[in-house]
Amino acid sequence: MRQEKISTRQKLLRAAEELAAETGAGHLSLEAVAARAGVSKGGLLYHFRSKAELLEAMVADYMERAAAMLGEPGRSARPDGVLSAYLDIVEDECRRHPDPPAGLLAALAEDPGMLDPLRRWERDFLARIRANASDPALAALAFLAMHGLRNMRLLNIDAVDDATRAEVLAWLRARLAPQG
Amino acid sequence: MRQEKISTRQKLLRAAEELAAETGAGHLSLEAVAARAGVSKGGLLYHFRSKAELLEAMVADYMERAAAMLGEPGRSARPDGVLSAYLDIVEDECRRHPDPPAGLLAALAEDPGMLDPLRRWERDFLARIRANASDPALAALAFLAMHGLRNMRLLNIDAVDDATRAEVLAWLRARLAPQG
DNA sequence: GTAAGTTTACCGTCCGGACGGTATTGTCAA
DNA sequence: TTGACAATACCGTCCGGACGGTAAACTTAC
Repeated sequence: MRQEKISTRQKLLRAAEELAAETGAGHLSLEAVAARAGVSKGGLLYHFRSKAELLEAMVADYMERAAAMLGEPGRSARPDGVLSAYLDIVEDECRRHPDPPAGLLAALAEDPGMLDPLRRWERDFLARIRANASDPALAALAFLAMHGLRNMRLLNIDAVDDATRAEVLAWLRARLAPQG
Repeated sequence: MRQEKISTRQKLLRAAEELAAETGAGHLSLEAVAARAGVSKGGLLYHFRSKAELLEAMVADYMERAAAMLGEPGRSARPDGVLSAYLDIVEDECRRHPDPPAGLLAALAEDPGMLDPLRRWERDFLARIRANASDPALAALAFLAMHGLRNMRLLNIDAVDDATRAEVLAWLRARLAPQG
């Protein structure tokens, strides 16, 4: 039944993500992922025909979640709207998921080329932000700072605490077009 | 002879760095590193008693190079001096080494805990920057943006081109204390 | 001659993936 | 409606290669 199928796939993706975070991105094994998801290795390989396919799915999953968060608002039309939405999303992400997006790391460890879709996406996204920005230089700066925050998560560095993060975000928001 | 010993060690570290970039951080094998450095695997294991030790050395090497670049200037005393030096360093790094610091990735893939020294260092460094800054919020923002640039290198994302990077750096420098 | 540096040979383990099976569900002609 | 025949979802085993690490012998340099 279609419902079940999706659920198993999702369980595998989640299990892989968790294991990557726990055992180190480079030690992700199919057996371990299958075991944690409560499936046999054969079962895993039914859903993902190879390890590469699993990792690609993890990257795609990550991008879909990001795109979904960005999709909703009608804000994007207003000046600085895209950037402002991005600030909200990253803030939310930092608060709700303090643990690193280990799927990206696992994919990167396996094959750097696997992040190509993400690279293209980031490139286009910065273009969108700048096209819609009141101050392009400030927009690029903010984009980079958000990547800095995400880098903190990726490498699990805790240099920037909650208060400092809030300070930075407030500083940026104060300089965007009003109601952007 | 002492000279030789250091040189072999260095060759191994360089070989490891290159291979990590080429074959993917998760596929770094001792045999391959040894071969590229022109040594046998046993030879490698004489200098680094285990793979973990090699990777730790790569992280340490990375940090030493970074610290060395930051060490020189008497600038650090002036307001915004530390931050200003940091901007110069990251700019220089982006220009001279466009390829990712794959050693960090390899260490991260093997064991996330291996980056702990780096984490401590970043934490202290941000504190130093802010203690010496004319505007702490701006300082944190700049710190994050620099990490954003380094993140672009780490993940090999080319979203921010040379011109945009220069624009951002100019924007920041214009807002620091004069002659910082 | 001895210690640092390096080699060669080897071991054990882990892991990706192939493969052959099973059970449940769906489809459809007679 | 029912029996034949798939298709879907999953299981368990096995193999071969890759890889980390050990051990012992060899080679300089002093």
